[in-house]
Amino acid sequence: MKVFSSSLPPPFPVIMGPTASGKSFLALQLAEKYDGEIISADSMQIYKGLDVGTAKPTKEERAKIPHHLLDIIDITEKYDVFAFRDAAEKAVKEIRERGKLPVIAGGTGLYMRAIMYGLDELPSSPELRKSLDEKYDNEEKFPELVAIMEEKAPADAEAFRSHRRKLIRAYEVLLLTGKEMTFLQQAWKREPRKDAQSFVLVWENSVLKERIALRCRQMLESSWIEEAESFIKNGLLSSPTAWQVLGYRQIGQYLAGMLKKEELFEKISIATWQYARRQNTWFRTQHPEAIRISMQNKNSFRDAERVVMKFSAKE
RNA sequence: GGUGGGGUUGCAGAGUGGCCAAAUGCAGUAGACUGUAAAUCUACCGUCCCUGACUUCAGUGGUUCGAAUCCACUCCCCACCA
Repeated sequence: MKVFSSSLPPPFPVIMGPTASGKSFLALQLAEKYDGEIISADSMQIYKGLDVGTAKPTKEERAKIPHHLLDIIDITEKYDVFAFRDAAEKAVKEIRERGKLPVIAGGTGLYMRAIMYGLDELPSSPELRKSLDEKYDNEEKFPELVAIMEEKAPADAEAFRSHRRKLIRAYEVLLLTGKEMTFLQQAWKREPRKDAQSFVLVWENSVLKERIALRCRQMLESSWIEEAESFIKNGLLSSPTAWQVLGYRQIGQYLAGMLKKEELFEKISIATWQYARRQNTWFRTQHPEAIRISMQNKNSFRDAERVVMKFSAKE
């Protein structure tokens, strides 16, 4: 059966879902069966060496199926959505040129939206931004920026007054374009791309919570603590962007004797759960284009695979 | 058995006569999100017929116009002494 017009390439699947929802597993199954390659859309798995803590696909899995955008930068480097978008689009193009099926899987909402809806080009100036960060990215001076913005860009000031980073970026954009961020945002695109179909893996809260707890336990019992110790020694917690990874900070507290092992487990499970909920909110509200696949247990993966293939690439 | 300190809304923990449905933190729930996003931020968070009403601060009974706050007894917890 032919579902798609021959002039268009079949849509490739984009799998999203909260942590521990089984995205990677599903992506792997799909890639194996349909001659695909996987593109990871994960803001932390891009870092070299953060393996256990980010539940990165194993060496074996990666040997079986090519994975892209894993281990591409060092924790000392900065990364952002635009860099991701460019890298991901390039990977999609190359995989297609090889005649293979791109399968995107990941949990970083913003990155997912960048793929499905694109990003709107806004000017940026690393030098300007750097100086603005140095000046205003602290408790004491930030109020001055708020005052400036209230004067020059009241709508932005209102929208971002409690988001330091966002207000600084808004100021950067204001200086570069003379326009308010909130004004520019009105013109941003809202249509999802046509050459991909996105899916969200949806688990019932209680079940997902259990999966998360189980996985946190396993991660802590394997070599996560050692991994964290060595990365913390190498400055992970004061790195430009990688410091934001979940869990490593808590392990640092444990290593410093501030937490008992069980408390560490509790803290990490809770933080991971909170993260999963934010992800679910994102996918629910930011991705109306996505097909929601309800998951009950391990058997659901078979059904999920069927759903994905029905709506995306043809067999 | 004796002495002292306690029992507060899921947890921790303020509050010692009215401004208390009760600070604050945590957890929980909903939401926001375009160059740091596994981050950051917002709202709600006793019950209800929800711009007001009702039931709460171990229990019972008092004092008082009025109590989580004062008194008495009861039950429980902790510390120390025996």
